[in-house]
Order: sequence, then structure tokens, then C-alpha cells
Amino acid sequence: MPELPEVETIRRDLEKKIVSKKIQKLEIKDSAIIKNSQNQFVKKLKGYFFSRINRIGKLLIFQIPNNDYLLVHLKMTGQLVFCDQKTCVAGGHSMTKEEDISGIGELPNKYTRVIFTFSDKSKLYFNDLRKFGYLKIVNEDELNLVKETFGIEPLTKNFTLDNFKKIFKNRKTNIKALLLNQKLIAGIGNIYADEILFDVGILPTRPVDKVAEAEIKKIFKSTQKIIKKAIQYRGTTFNSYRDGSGKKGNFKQFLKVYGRKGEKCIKCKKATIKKEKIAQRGTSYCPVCQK
DNA sequence: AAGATTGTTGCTTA
DNA sequence: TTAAGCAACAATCT
Repeated sequence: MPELPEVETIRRDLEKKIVSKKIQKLEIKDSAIIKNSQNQFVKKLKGYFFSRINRIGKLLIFQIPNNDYLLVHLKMTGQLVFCDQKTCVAGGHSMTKEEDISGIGELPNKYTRVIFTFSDKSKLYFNDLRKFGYLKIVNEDELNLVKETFGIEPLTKNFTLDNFKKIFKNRKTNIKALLLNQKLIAGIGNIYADEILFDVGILPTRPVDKVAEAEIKKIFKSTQKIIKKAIQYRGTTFNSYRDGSGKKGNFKQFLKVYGRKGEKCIKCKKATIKKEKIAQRGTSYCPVCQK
């Protein structure tokens, strides 16, 4: 599940590879993925190029020079894989299982929904097994409306302790639901919410009005620490996440609770990591370390 | 073979 | 008016 660190990794990868390249051809294998009419979509992209790539929360924003923007959301299983003869690890030629370090085989595959071909013959594949992801072209006004739906963004100058404290004010939900709420704080998903709460020793069920001032500061610091480190290691690959050239992320080895149900807690070395549904999401935590 | 999985939207409820 | 909670969405895996 691509969250902020994964989407940011893809953004940085693609910015290096596709900015300024003319879009020569578009192949839409499944039009349900495109949230515009197919005609509109092709008309606004073909012959143009992306002038830069931005991100807000888990949403990628590809800027097209004539004040249009291509929004790409990967949701759970979306991938954006760039391939040219030199950098592609997931396409182009037949490969053995050993050569297939991406684990996604040759491209296009049965989950490839859209293919961009640039004028230098390089390609960008949008793959999505579960088809929750989407591509949508919007104008500047529409983009601004979309941006308004996002809360404070970690790793920007807007992400201050004061602003972070504000999202706790007058709320009754639990801390896990708060961290997952994109309208309040942008980019955290199920993996990093669990990791942050384990790091600070707070139970995911704790009501936010029972989180002390000093603990809010801890969460604030931990959020930045974990997100930065996850970006440094190019994100977490559990199943489907791949970076902009099809490779897996390397942060999984640093996860302390997520995906460790039934294992001994690495902090207290006594308790067993539990997993239950909290805030409508599978939630992993240590019943001893987290209070 | 039913249930879990995941992020977000939109509806309902409080 | 606003927040919280939940079903729905797609497709696969267990």
C-alpha cells in the first residue's frame, strides 16, 4: 500500500526520467481507470509533456504545460513503472525467475491498465491489480479544490508542532483514526500509523483527548523520523509496491510491528504482537509497550 | 469457501 | 453544523 514515502519515492524517480519527454502514444487498456472521457484524456496529453511532478499526501500531480494537471492515485495496488532499455527491470525482454528481481515479470502484464510511450521510445506503465487507482486530468481550479481536502503535510514547513497540536483539538476519535485521516494529516496509511504508535508507546485505541501534550510532541517527532527514514530506504514493499523503475522498497526490514502479528515484541521481548480491527483497519500493536 | 485485505468517497447517524 | 462510523468499491489471496 503506497503511502507518503512510497509515493514520494516514485515521484522522485519519475521526475528524473520523464519530465520534458514528449508523449507520443497512449494505450488505454481499461478505460474505467480514467476518470475523464477517453477522448478528452488523450487530447489533453498526446503531443504534450510533463513539466514537473508534485505530490500531496498519497496523490501524484503531473503538471502539463497548458495549466492542466494529471492526478494519479495508486490506492492499494497501483504501480507506475518506467522502462527504457537501460533502466527497466520489469519489461522489454524475456527473463528467468532469477533475473526478475521486481517480481512483476514482463510488461505489459495482465494488470497493465495504461501505457504512455514517449518520443524516445521509453514507456511508463500504470499497473493496478485491484483497479482502485485512477488517472484524472483536472484544470487549475479543480486542482485547488482537491488540494483543500488535504491536511498538513509532513516534511513541509507547514508541518509545525503548533499545527499538529491543532488537529487534536475538540476531537473524540482514537489516535489511529486521527493519523489515518487525510483531511487532518496527509500521507500516513496503515503501515506507518502502526509504526508511529509503536515507536511512541501509545495504544491505537487511545482517544485523542487523552493524549498528553508531551505525547503529542513525541508523535510529531516520530512521524517525521519514520517518514524520512522510510523515504531514505525507498519505501516498504509488502506485496505490490514498486518504485518508479519497478524495484522493491527496502524499508520492510525496519518495520517493528506491522506484519509481525504473533511474533515476540522486539522492544519488551516478552509480549506477543496482537492484531485487531481498530478504526476499520487491521492494526498491529504491542499490548505491553503501548499504553 | 467465506472473510480479510487496503484508501478513499459518500452516506447515515449522532 | 460538524464529526464519527460504516458500507461500498475490485480483485485476489488465504
